[in-house]
Amino acid sequence: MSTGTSKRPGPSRKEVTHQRIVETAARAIRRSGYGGTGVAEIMQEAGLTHGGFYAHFESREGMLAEAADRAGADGMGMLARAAAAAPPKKALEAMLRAYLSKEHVEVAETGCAIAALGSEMPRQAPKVRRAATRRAKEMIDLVARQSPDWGQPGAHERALVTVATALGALVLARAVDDPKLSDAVRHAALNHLTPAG
Amino acid sequence: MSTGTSKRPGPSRKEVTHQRIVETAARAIRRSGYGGTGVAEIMQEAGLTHGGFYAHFESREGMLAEAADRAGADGMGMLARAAAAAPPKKALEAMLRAYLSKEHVEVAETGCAIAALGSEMPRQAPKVRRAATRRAKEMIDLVARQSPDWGQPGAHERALVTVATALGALVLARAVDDPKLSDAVRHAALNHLTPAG
DNA sequence: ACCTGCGTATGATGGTCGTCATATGAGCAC
DNA sequence: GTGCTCATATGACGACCATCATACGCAGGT
Repeated sequence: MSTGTSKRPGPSRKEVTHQRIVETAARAIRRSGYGGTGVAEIMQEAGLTHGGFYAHFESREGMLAEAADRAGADGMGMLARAAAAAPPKKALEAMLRAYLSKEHVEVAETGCAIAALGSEMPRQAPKVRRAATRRAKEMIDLVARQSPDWGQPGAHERALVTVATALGALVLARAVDDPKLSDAVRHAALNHLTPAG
Repeated sequence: MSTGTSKRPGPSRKEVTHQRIVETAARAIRRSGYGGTGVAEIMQEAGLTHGGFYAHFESREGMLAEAADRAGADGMGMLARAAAAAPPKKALEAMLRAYLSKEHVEVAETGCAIAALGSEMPRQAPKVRRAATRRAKEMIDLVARQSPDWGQPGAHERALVTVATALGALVLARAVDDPKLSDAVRHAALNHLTPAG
């Protein structure tokens, strides 16, 4: 019963484990950074031992690339969910409120990959940067599509600015060691980016 | 003749070396990140060997805190210099043009510490975060003072948004592996933040 | 010229990390 | 049930790192 019985091969055991490792790694890199995430730590967190790692990935870098892609998809999913749960007119505002929520500032593990890893990106392997760039473009397009002036000239530019402002506010709010300043940054960006709500 | 002769004790040899190490480290962390910067690498880059390190710092973390403070001061200095070189009316614009210049995107080593280290900040030791937070506040205040609406209500909030937007644009422009997108982010933020230059 | 202190170099230690060779053990075909 | 296959575990190797004990050598005073 468990896996498909008759025809469909279904995901092999190895593929299931592989995805579990990638998912674990996608959270680990957002928590500890690329450089701060070790092979053994990920494997243990996925309920395995470090030895079998190279049966799943050609190298640590290869795993980081898959993890970065997965982390980017996670962040996108969070925004898309927030947008889908709001009336179309309020989709952009809902995304921004989710992105700049106190919760997102406090727990990076399941949030935006660019905010959690942005300043480490320039040093990463080409594979890693390529995956992250693709996800960043998806995120910008998502914001552009939900903007009220979609299709009008300059709309894409405005989406870039919106993303930059939200990203910068999140990075700054997380970086700073002063809860008052952190909240001030969050609220200032939110008030600026949402019309009057 | 070389060092002060008569009264003034002048900086001792150790203090000179100490400052050289800190300056080297301030550039190293912006190039390689907190985690990617080793004790031996810094000492060698400063023309020394790794052994004498603990005659200057109580620990690697202590050095990182001093380096973070110095890196923050560097970024501030760059903005202050840009502002001072422009007529008062154009000071804010000059700072933003320097901050969002192609050069600043390409070489992080001597630029803004929060952009270079932002996503690694939440994991750093309290000393390090405290130094970075203090410098961040200085930077925000610098922007606020050069804004045209200084003193009016909401000016500080607007400065927060300006800083967040510039910071986010810089982080995003650096993170992305596509020069076209990098330039687009830079220019979009610049056009948005400068009235009509 | 010799002695004295302090700043720096040499070298070692314990720990962690990425990587890989090989052993173990579970699931399936017959 | 017996044997085969593949996923995972065990264990080891070399490299690198932070930290520290100790040896060296260059300054200035006499």
